[in-house]
Amino acid sequence: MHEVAELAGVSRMTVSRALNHPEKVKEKVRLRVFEAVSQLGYVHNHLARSLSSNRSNVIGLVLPSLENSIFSQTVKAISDVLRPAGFHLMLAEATDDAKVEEAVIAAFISQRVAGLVLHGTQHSPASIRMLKGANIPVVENGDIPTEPIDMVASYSNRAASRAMTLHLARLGYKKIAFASLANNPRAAERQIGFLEALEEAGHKPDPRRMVAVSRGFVGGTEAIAHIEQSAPDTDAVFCAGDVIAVGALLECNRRGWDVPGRLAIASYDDLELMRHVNPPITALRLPRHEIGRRSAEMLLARIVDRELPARSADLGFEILQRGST
Amino acid sequence: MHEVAELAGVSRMTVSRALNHPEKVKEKVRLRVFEAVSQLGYVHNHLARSLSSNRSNVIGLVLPSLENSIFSQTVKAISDVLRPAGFHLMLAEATDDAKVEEAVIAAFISQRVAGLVLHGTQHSPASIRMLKGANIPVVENGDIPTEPIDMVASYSNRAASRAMTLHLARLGYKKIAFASLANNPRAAERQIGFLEALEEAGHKPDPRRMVAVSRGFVGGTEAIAHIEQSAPDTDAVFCAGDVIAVGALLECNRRGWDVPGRLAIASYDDLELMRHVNPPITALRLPRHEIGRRSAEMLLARIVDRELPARSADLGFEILQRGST
DNA sequence: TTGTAAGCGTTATCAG
DNA sequence: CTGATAACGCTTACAA
Repeated sequence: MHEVAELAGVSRMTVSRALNHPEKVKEKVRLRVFEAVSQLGYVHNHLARSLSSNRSNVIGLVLPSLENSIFSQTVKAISDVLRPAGFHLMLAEATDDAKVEEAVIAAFISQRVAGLVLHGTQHSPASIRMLKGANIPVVENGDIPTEPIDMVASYSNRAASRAMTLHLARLGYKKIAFASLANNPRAAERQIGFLEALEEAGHKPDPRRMVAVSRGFVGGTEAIAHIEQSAPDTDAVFCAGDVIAVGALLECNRRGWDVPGRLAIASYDDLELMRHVNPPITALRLPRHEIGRRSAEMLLARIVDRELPARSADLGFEILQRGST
Repeated sequence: MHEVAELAGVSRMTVSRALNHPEKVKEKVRLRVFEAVSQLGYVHNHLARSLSSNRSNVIGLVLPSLENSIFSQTVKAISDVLRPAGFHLMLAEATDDAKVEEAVIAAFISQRVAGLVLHGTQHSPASIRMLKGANIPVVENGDIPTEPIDMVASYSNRAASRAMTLHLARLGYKKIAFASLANNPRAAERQIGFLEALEEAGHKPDPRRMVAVSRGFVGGTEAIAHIEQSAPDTDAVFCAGDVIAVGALLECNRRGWDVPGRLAIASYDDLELMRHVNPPITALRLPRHEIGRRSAEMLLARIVDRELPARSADLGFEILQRGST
């Protein structure tokens, strides 16, 4: 910056101003500065800027998993809101483990991120203490927590799961099974919603119809195998996560089970795939994109505009009834 | 840090040393410092550290698209190598547009990233100038460029495409079509490989059998429609990207076309899905995970160990012959 | 509108 | 092994 200032014949302060608040510098001077900048190939040091001004332009995002394509929509939406505002994204994986999340949050606070998006909604006391102590805006994403740390942009896993189960009940299915991923706080909420709906519909819950399966298509294969073995009279299965529903459908095709005649299948997320298999799979349209957009907007409102936006946004969901039920 | 130093009864310098090089501080003092740190809930400021030491612990990653699940494997692998080394990941999208990439690179250099991973291999002269000027290690990823900026960890799109096409020719297919995504430098390389292979196999290229399609499953539908209209005697189609092959297979199923009897289908990437549809789809196993791992390792070797690692790694690929061909 | 001085929180360097 | 001092490159606050 020193050299730029010399070449432009101004002080470093004027260079700084020309870069950050161009309107506060006379046009002639501004142009001279820009000229010098490009001539020297000068690159502004945002590190020094952040340190000095105590404002950073980096947002941290903590995801449960980097491999799950479900999150790519959210990441994309966050990035799309952040970029035009001049903000950048740091990404980390917490694997739904509170200890890992703690380390990641500490690292992000060390980097002085301007705000944080957490997909997880279960945090260790130490994480919460750090977050509150850091005094930065935080948005939680993966579910609607009972005690938000700060802001929330999500839908309710429980409500979504309950709604889909009731939908199946209303369609006349009497023996509904539930397949979900193990060791996942969101899956646990979905199970609660499922059980609530069963009760509401007057169905008796049956542990034989509850199964935890692996991630990926194979999870669907496992679900069907379990149903055949433990509860062959099941007439519908709600696959509450990932691509399990597709795996289940493909397995039914393989076995020659008619869908939905022999077994109806409903999915949680509405991945593009759900519309393309045969029959297309009934699914929940979740606001994955909207969650990202709103999260980023909420953070920017606090950081840039110093507003106090609504602390919580329940972005809802929608049931897409298709041929599989 | 000041307060920590006071509470521990040492200078700030000693606190700094206890944090960064614990072995250089007497155990007794070190423990006192750590005690003070946790008592005060002190969080080290990495910004100031980076500024002062002129070393950052952030790596920038530039992807062509954040929505494409293909990249999640690479991101995951990079993150897994970086985390234990104490490095963090910044993510940005360049949409295969050199101008956007330029802005993203400038932003990352502004943030003083310690190294950069670029999935794209076509860069504007300005980008290249910035990158060389910044004097940081760079790994290119998406293809094997003819003029690497610095290091490369990839496979060759052209070679992979050529190999798969030759594979189809060897299987006896005579009228092979090629479906790919438009406006994508990697797709262009794949097309070259395809044409090379045709020539090598003694087939005459036929423009009626070349089609650019949309992203997603619908691309496959488009490919089949194009084949039926323009070149119905086609006996195999190589779907060179995304999930096009699955879309094509589903469309064939819908039309009652036998696969591979009426039309053989080969895919580029081997997504999990390829193994689960019926028939399973012949595909290229690309080293998506390995690319991420090697990229991160190459960067760390340069940044942390100050080694000069091999400048280029061709990570190869593999043909997975399955029922669809 | 521009410049001066002080300081952001850390580490490199050198002395003790 | 520890401490004093001067940076790192920028911005805030104030003065001109």
